[in-house]
Amino acid sequence: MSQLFRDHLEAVSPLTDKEFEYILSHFRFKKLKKHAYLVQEDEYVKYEYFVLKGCLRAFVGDGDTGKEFIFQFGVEDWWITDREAFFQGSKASINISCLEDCELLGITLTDREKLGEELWKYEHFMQVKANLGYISLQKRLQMMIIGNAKDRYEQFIRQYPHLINRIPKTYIASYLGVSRETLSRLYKD
Amino acid sequence: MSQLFRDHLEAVSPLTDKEFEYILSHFRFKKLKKHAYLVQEDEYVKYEYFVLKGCLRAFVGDGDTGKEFIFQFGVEDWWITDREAFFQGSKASINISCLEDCELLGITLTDREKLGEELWKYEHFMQVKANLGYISLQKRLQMMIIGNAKDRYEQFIRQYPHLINRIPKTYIASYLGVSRETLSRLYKD
DNA sequence: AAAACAAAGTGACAATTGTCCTTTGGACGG
DNA sequence: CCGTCCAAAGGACAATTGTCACTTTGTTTT
Repeated sequence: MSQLFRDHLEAVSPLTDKEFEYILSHFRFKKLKKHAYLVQEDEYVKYEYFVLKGCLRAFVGDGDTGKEFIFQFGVEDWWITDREAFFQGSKASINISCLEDCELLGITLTDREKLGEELWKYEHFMQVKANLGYISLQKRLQMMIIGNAKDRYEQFIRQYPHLINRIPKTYIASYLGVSRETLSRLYKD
Repeated sequence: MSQLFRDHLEAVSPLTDKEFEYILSHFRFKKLKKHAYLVQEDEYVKYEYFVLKGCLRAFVGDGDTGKEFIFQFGVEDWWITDREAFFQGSKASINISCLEDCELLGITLTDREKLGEELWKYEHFMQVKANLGYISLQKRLQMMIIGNAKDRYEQFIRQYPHLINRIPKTYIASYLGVSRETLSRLYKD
């Protein structure tokens, strides 16, 4: 079950069995049902999570207009949390909820830092992952600004073909920053 | 002159004189005149740069429409490069050019990795910086999607008051993802 | 199987922003 | 000191997308 996690870590640097067991011992397993919240606005964020199974959405709700914007989906093999709140020990400004039943591995900031100090490979892993994350966010930003609604949707299909029929269109629209109606009109032809 | 750089590194972890000298010895000093290119599309990106002095813009030009979008400005105390090309050893997909005469410190990927292996503090520094970068990109993305042109401009003023009169409005418009004309209309009242 | 609910498609209209074009004013070089 | 260049402002109109209201389809519950 944690093989997925091990493969994920080893994509950056190979680990001995002992190292992997040691890393894993700092994580806590968590199960959540569909519609449950993993992170709620205004509450502290104690963990950063690796998704073993299921699908989640991280979103902000704009209080004034009632609009919602989805930052990120999390499916198997992805990390998810409110990074800002997690690192700064502040209250969450976003929500994360489950679109399906989920299984996660969570680590606290203290353990994360401890692991990084004890095991160079883990510090390195976090460095590499953060940089890859930055690169993909930058690509997304570029698409949001340069592309129109159609370009964005087409790119989404290309990038995440397996999510199209797994995630309700309403949420995909929100992720792409367009209204549900506009998205709906894009693929009628 | 390199005090700025030392302070920047020490904001994450304090360094001994020896450590700092060692880190600095891996960087190459570079001077560029206004309008010069630091990175050009389709060329390899050998360095990641820390800005000691001056101001740069990182942008993509959309070949078809002739539109330009500015990802990032770089001023004193900021890092700048085409991250994707730098890490993957691939050709740049963006351009970086100088809006003013500039002074930079550059490091190659090989030296960056070497430093990270030899000095845990440097690996840690990179990890922390990458995560902070991710957080600020995410905030920018949120603003781009939820906010209208006016919100975005007002947030820019709040966040970078010192850049408003340093950078031509055309470029600020491009950074905010609006046309120069629209931006122009926002602050007539 | 029927009722209740959530998701998706559609039409009409409004609002925001982009595009094109002209004008003004300041900076810089010969 | 004049001419050239470029940044910026603004008007007119078009295009894209959002909003609201309603219909249709599909899914879950009892």
